[in-house]
Parts: sequence; structure tokens; C-alpha cells
Amino acid sequence: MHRDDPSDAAAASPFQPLPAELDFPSMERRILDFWAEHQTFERLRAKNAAGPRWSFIDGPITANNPMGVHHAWGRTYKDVYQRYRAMRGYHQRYQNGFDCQGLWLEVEVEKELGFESKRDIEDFGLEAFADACRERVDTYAAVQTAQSVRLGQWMDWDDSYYTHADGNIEHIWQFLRRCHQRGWIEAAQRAMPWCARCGTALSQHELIDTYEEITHDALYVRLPIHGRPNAWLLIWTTTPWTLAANVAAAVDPDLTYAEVEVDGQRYVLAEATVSEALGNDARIVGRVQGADMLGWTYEGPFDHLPGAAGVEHRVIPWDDVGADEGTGIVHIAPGAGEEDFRLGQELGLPVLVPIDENGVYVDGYDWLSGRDAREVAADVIADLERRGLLLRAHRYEHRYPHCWRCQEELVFRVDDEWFIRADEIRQPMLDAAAAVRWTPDYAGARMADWLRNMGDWNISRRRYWGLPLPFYPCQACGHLTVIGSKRHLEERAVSGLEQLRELHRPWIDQVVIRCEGCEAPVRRVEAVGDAWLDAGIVPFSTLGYLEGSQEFHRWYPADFITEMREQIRLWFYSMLFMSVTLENRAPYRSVFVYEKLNDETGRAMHKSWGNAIDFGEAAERMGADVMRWLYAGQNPLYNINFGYGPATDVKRRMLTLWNVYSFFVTYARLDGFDPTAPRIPVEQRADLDRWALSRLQGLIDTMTEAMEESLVHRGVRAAHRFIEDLSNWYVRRGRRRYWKSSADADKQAAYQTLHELLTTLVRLLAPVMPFWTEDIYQNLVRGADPNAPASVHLTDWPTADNSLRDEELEASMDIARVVVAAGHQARNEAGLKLRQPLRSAYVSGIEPEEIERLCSFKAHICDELNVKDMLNVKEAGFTSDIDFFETRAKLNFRRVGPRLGRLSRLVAAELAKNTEQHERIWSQFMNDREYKYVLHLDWEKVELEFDDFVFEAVPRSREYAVASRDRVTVAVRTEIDDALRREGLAREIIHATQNLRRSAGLDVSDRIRLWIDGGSALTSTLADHGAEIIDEVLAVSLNDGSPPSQAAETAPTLDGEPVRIRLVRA
RNA sequence: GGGCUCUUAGCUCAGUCGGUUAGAGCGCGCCUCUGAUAAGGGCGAGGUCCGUGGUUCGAAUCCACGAGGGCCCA
Repeated sequence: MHRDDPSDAAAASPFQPLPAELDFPSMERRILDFWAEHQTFERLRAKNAAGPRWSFIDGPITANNPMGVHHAWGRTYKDVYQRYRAMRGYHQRYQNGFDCQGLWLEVEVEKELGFESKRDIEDFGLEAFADACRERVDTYAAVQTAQSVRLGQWMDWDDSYYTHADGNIEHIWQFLRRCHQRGWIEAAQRAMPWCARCGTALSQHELIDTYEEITHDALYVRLPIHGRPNAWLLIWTTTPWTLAANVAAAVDPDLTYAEVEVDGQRYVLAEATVSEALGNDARIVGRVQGADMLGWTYEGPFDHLPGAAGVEHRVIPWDDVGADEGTGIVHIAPGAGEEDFRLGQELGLPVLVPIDENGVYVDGYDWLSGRDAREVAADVIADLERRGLLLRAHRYEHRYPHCWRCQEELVFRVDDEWFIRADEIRQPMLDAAAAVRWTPDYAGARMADWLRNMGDWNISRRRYWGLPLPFYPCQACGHLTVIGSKRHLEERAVSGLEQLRELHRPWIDQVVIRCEGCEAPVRRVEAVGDAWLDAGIVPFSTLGYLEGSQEFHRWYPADFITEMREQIRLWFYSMLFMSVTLENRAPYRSVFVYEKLNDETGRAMHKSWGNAIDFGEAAERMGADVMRWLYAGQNPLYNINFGYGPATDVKRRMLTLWNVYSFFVTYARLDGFDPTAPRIPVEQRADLDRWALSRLQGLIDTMTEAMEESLVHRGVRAAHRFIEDLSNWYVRRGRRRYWKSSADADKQAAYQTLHELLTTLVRLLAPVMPFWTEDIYQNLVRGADPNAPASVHLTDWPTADNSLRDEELEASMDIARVVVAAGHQARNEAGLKLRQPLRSAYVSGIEPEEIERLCSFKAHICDELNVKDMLNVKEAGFTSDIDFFETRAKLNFRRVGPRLGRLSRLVAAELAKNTEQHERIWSQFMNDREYKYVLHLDWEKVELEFDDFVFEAVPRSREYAVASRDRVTVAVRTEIDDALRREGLAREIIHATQNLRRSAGLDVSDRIRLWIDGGSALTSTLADHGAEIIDEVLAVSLNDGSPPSQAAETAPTLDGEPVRIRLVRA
């Protein structure tokens, strides 16, 4: 340590000292204030206003609850890429979006108001309900905005779009009108998965992931076969309520059915199911093929009720009947089952729909009427039993779908629904999707698969707070009028316009229009639209498409969008559908898809499982930058495991950078380093500097490429490696350059280089870690140069300077580090403490040119390994008889393989047999590179040249500690003579004294008076190394007079010598 | 039943153009270094690269089949 009195320099330094600890949350709050105060975001937008455009569309977040940490993942991607584009000068929209209507909202508002059914909503009043929905949107849009700001996301928050806005609705109307003009809109009866609580059908994409294991009552029911006394069809069902809708019984024509007699009654069922259904005692008295049963008729289970009367129940064929469970005879209720309905359509079966939209039996079903279908199982069982139709009932566990919003069990129900026919647009959508760049690319395949399989789009929901479908079917002429805009509505309206507050129920329902077919007055259908219409229209509605705005053509299609993978079949799909319909092309050029967020053990997060992490709490505990780094570093192919454990990991890595930063600031202050001083030309700087700057250029390229390809995690990983190198090699190797007392050019070069490395690094990391990089930038750049851009986010993205690239230097440094690692290993294995200097280290196994280049790092290697000299084997005069390693020759398969083919194995084996020759082969090549080694096999000879070999050294130690890694072998001479021993002792003393200084609470730059006593070894050590010790520990005197009684003291045993060290501040 | 995808150390994951000794981080144990360091370095334990077959001089890597997980469709 050599330090001059630093106090004046530090006081004048432009760099502020660092706090003791890196505290992300408090630093981030400070930076948020800073940005607000300086209007940094506004200045960024102004700066780029004339730049090229980069168009991004924000997928709307449902403004329904506070945002979760999974939203924060996606928002981090959005912010990272927008910030990167901003640093490259792109003009952007920065428009955030909220999803504001649909079933999501309604269900939450219902919960809030304590409602249990649609009737509660009707009683409450649609107007009041709409107001409540609106209010919830306002509340949570504000909450989510504040949270996003906290995350560091930069958006034009005052310009957010809302999908419940009239403008958004009008654009959807326009889309629907275009669909209608092409003949794609139709109302049709379909069996739909139905939520009785929500009172509406669900579409196919809402059914996914909703199956849960559940126990139901399963029934064996016997039904009398017409014309065959005492003969019964035995059917099995797990949904007793659907028996009232039975119209047929399906059998597999290829299956063999058994007639079984029990208690004088004959049952027909599939032979394979007999013992399961009737027990092992059942006696088979006859057999019949399924095909022969077709045309039988039977009496239905509820034929006596008016609602089910008058239906002829037949036995019908169906290939999908299985004998795995049940009886091989399937109860068919086309009005209450999806497959049943399809089968019924094919065969022209009647459709009985016994329940209304709330799941309640309609009139005509006697005691069932008015009762909830989900609650009648026990009574149906009792009723059947009383009427002698029940054979037995049992509990049955199976997977059954639930409503994804309210968790109620779903039923299937036939109803009139509105659809957009998909067949005509399928191919154009496939074509449009094929032109999109999907990242990762499997997402494109997924979309194509979805499109090939998509059914007609069910767009109607029997709800309230949603897009009002602009469908006006005319009772008089049958024409369907589809309104395409508010103006269109005004043109056709005959009444109700005056009360039209907004395009929502109940107001819109009051507007009556003239039919476009016959001018008769027509009312709107009551249904509202699928919420994916709301989100899908956003590329148009937010750009004034309907008004023919210029903005639309400037920003459409989007350059980039990103959301979770599930959005392929949701938002990406609905946008694509609408955009292909309106403009015949995809609304986005590239799409980035990421996976799911789980807790840190890999389990899904659920509030009820107690493993969900609140965003606000996470931001305050780990910090937004740490979260962002964690998200950005994730490989998007895999689910992310998010939690405080992984965050601690990230923070530890950040600490590495913090240490480098802190090191720089500490010494730059002491030395009064001025970053605005003239730069020392790079070619005049130390190899270490040139190496680090070269590495930096590589990092710039890697980061840039990662950002351009939307694979930021690659950049994050490269940055991580760079930070490791910066700390564990550049600073570790270079730290003495900052300590020396003279202010020479090398010291200046060291400061300049580290300053450049840090300030460039923070620009590269600014998109990922906007807060901390700003903090560092303000201190390292703005503090010293008021003319620099006011924020790191107002600087330009770094570009690599190829003149600073030196790949040879990087390669050599890599080898030097391998040599150091091998040397450490050798010393360690021999039990030689690093503090003990040794005479020499020998390096072998690498090419002569590499050795040569390595010699320029000799000082680093010697210092790291604490040896006096590093020699390569050749210059040390060793030849083939050296005794600490031997050379092995192996085949270079990469070269030899293609040439020799099958023979290469034999050659390799032959070579391995004669290891004693390897040394000779090596020296032949060393003497003459053109030498050809000829290997004689039994039947032919093979000629091998230098490049056909790989040479490596194998340790064979004696007086040397030897270790090999990669192809490098390092041997350290283990002999310790007296001079080395004294030097080792001196270093022990320095180390002990430094520890004593620290424990005595001295400052790094304090001077001391020092006293050391001990035996004769110590005396001779002080004679040889006293000056060095004085120098290192900043002593002004050694053993001068007697120490005061308050002197700090330590008395260790060093290298077997008892030593006493005392010191006081000078 | 069909499609997409994944499977590498106890955990989380790298592994480029196929090249013969498969790596990192975390965790664990031992050692070590340290006046930037809640750090760093070394060693150790820990691998059927999911399995089988094929292509190839050579397979974690390419192909086929199979198993298991995830997702999607039916």
C-alpha cells in the first residue's frame, strides 16, 4: 500500500462515496423521484420524435386486480425492448392497454357485491351494475399503473387504451359487419359447455385447463325394451340430471352383447361389462350382436313427464361406444351433451333441452321443474328407485370440467349461439401467420396447428358488461342487420338514441333500428361478445382505423409484440383473425412468446396454496432491478421458477458488480481521478486494459445481437460472464496499479479503462436494470461532466469499436488463466500455501507461439502463483528426458477421421500401445514441422503429419507439484530455500499486520508506527524485507523506541516462529 | 387418437458445425486467498447425457421407435 494523504483529493472528487450497502428498493425510489423531477421519459420521447418508428402493441392487462409477479415478467420484456429501441433512437408509441369488460370483470364485481347469480344482477339493475364494473376498472387500472411505474416500466400512462371505450366497440362492430358482408355470421344451435352460475356458454378456449378430479353419483338404470316382456336395456350414466333429456341408447354394432338373467329379469349389456355391472353370479343366457339391436325401441326414463313425452326412444349405432366402463350401452341426450348433440344431428334425433340458462329445469318436468340440475342427483335416484328403474347407484370419481372463472361444475346445454364461420378465413390466416417471425419458432408451429383445427368462433355470451353484439335479426323479413359504427346506428335508429349514454347495456338495448331488409323496427339481440374480440381489435382501434387516420398506416402492422404462450390461441389468434379479415395480413411482424411463472420449487403459484408472491411485496423486498434481471435472464423456452431464493442469487451477482464499482469510486476519490482528462491512447495502455476493452467490444456485439433477436437472456448471461471477468481478473490483477503512489501514465490508463468499462456496461444494462444503471451513471458520468446526457437512458446504445478488438490477446489471456488455474491446483495438491513464494513454475503442452505470447503475461502469472519465474519447458533447457511430465500423442480425430475412416480407430489403438514413442514423435516435430510419422499396420502404412496429432502433457511429478487442465501442464518447483522462507515469513507478517490494522479500526490510508519482535528467523527476515513490510502496511517507523501501552497487539505463530506485532496510529 | 416441446450432477440449467476426458451456478465437505469483496480460488463427493435401435471412422448432439413430463388439439 502506498498512499499519499488523500483528504484533499477526495473532497474535490466528482464521485460521491458509496453507501455501505447496496439497497435496491430505497435506491429505486430515489431514482423514480429523479426521473419524475427531471422529466426524463418526456425528454427521451422528445429526443426520438423524429427518429425511425418502432411499433409495439401492448397486450391489454385485465384491469381487475392488482398485477401479479407473472405480469411483471411480461412487462419486463416489454420495457426492456422498448428501452433498447429508444437508445437506438426509435420513435415509439408507448401505449399501455387495459382489458376492461367481459366475464372476468363481471365475476369479480359480482363477488365484490356478494351476488350469486344473474338474477342478483338483474335485481340490482343493469345500469348500476355497469357503473360498478366501470368503477372497478378505474380502480385497478390506477393500481396497475402505479405498480408498473414501480417496476420501472416507461409508458405514456395518460394515453392508455381501454377496451370498454366506445371507440373500441365501434371498431369491433365494423369488423363484425365486414364478417357479415362475407356471410360469416350465423346463429346456430350447438351443445356448449355451460356455466349455470354465470348463465352463459363457454367457448373452446375457455375450457382448457379446467378439468378437475371429482366424485359424482353414477347410476345403472334399466329401461324396458318394447315388445320383450321382462327384458331391459341396462345403461350407465354419471350425470343423472340428463336422463330427462334421453332420446336414444347407443350401441357399438361390432360389439357382442349378453342377455343376463337375474331374479327372473333379463338384462342386455355388453358381454365384457357383465361382471362389473351385475357381479360374478350373473348368468348369461344368450348373446346378441350390437348390429342386431339397432332399431329396438324402449321406454325412456321420464316418458311420463310432458316435457319428455312423445319421443320414440331407439337403439342407435355409434362407433365410439366403449366397453371400458358402464354397460356398452350409452345414454344419449342431444340436448345435454356435446357428443350426443353431434350424433343427434347426424341421425336426426330430437333435441330435448330440459334446463334453462341458469341450469334450472323448465316447465313440463313435473317435480323437477324449477329445480337446479346440479342438485337433483339424489332425488332422481330416489325417484327411479321408486319406479323400479334403478338397478344400483355408486360413487364414481372422474375428471370433470369446471368454470374457469367461478369454479362451478359445468353442464352441457344446447342453445342458440352466434358464430363467426372460420372455414373461409383459415387459409388466409395460415398464410399471414407464416409471414410472422415467431420466437421461439415453435410458437409459429403452434399457431398453425391451432388454425388448422379451429372451429367456428363462438362470439356470444349471455352476459351484461361486455361488447354489445350489433346484431338486429328481423322477425318480419328474416334479414340480419349488423351495425358497423355509431354513425351507422344513428342513421338507422328510430328510437332510444336520446338515452344512449355509452355503447353498453342497458342503454344500447333501448335503441330500436329499422331493418336494412324491410325497414321494420328491430331490436338488438341481448348477447354480449367474447372478450377476445375486445383485445383483438386493438391494432385498429388504437390507431383510428375507422376514421381513416394517417396514424394507422404509420404504425400498422406492429414490429413486435410479446405475451405468454397461452396467448397464441387467445390474443394472438383474435388479432390475427380480425386483421386478416380487415387488411388481409398479420397485425404483427414478430412475436415473442414466453412460458409460465411458477414458484421457486417449480409449483404453480396459487393464492390458496400460500405460495403466491405479491408484486408490491416482491418489489420492496428484492427490488425491481433484481426482479427484472431474474426475468430477463430466463430462457423463455422454460417456465421460470420465481421467488426470493433465486432473487438472492441474482443479488449476489449484482454484488460482484457493486464491488468493482465500489473499488473504483474508493480509489478514484483518493487519487482525485478526473474522467474528463485527455485520454491515453489505448495502444499505450497495459495488456490488461486492452484485454478488458476487447472483451467489452465482444459484449457489445453479443448484447446488441441478443436485443435484436429478442433473446435478451443471452445478453444477460454474457453480461454476467463479463462482470465475473471484470471482478475476478481485471480488477484482481490490476488492483496494485491503483495503489501505487506516483500518478503515472499507467495509473491514469487504469482509471480511464475501468471508468470506460463501467460506464459502457451501465449503458448496455440500462434496458434491463434501469434504476441501478441510472444511479451509477449519475455518479460516474454526470457527476464529472455536466455536458453529458442527463440520464443513462438518454445516451445512445454503445456500438462496438472493432479497432479495440484483439482476439489474439483474448485467446492468450484465456491460456494465461488456464495456466494460473493449473498452477493453483498444483500448489494446492502439494499443500503449498499460496503465501509462500516458490522459485519457479514450468509450463508445457501448448504451442510454441502460444508460449511466446504467454510470456507477455509472465508477471501476472508469477504474481498469481507466487513464484519467482515462469519458464516454458524449452527455454528451461528440458528435453525429452524431463522428469515431471511426459508428452502424449493422440490422434486428432477431426482431421484424421474423415481421411482414414474405419482405419482411424486402429491407428489410435496402435498409437496408444506405444506410448514410449510419443516423446520421440513430439521432438521430431519440434525439430521439423514437415516431418511425417509413418505407422506400419499389418497390411498397410499410414502417414501422419503434425496436425494429425494432438499433444498433451501427462504429469509425472517428483520434485515438482504438477497439474494439467485443458492441454496445459504446469509444474511448480516445491523446494523452499532459506531466502524463500524469509520472504514467506515477511508476507505472513504483512498479512497479520494488515489484519491487526483492520481490527484496530484504522482507515485504509492511516499511517502507523510498528513494532515487531521474535526469534532469529524474524530478525533476518526484517533485515531482508523490512523496507517492504514498512511500505506495505503504511508504517512510518519500525521498532523505533518502545510502544505505548495502548498499542494494538497480536502474537501469532508464523511459519513456526512466535511473533509479536504491535502498532499505533502515527 | 393427433400435434408441439422437453428429459444432461442433489437442485437450476449451459453444451456452437457430430470430434473421442460432458461443463457452470447453487448446495455439501475439506483447503486456501483477501485493506474493493456477505466475495474469490483449489480439491472432493455427485452423470446409464431417459431407454432401445440405426446412420457414421466417431453420437449428449442426427434419424427411427419407445418411456416419462409439460402444453395444445380432438
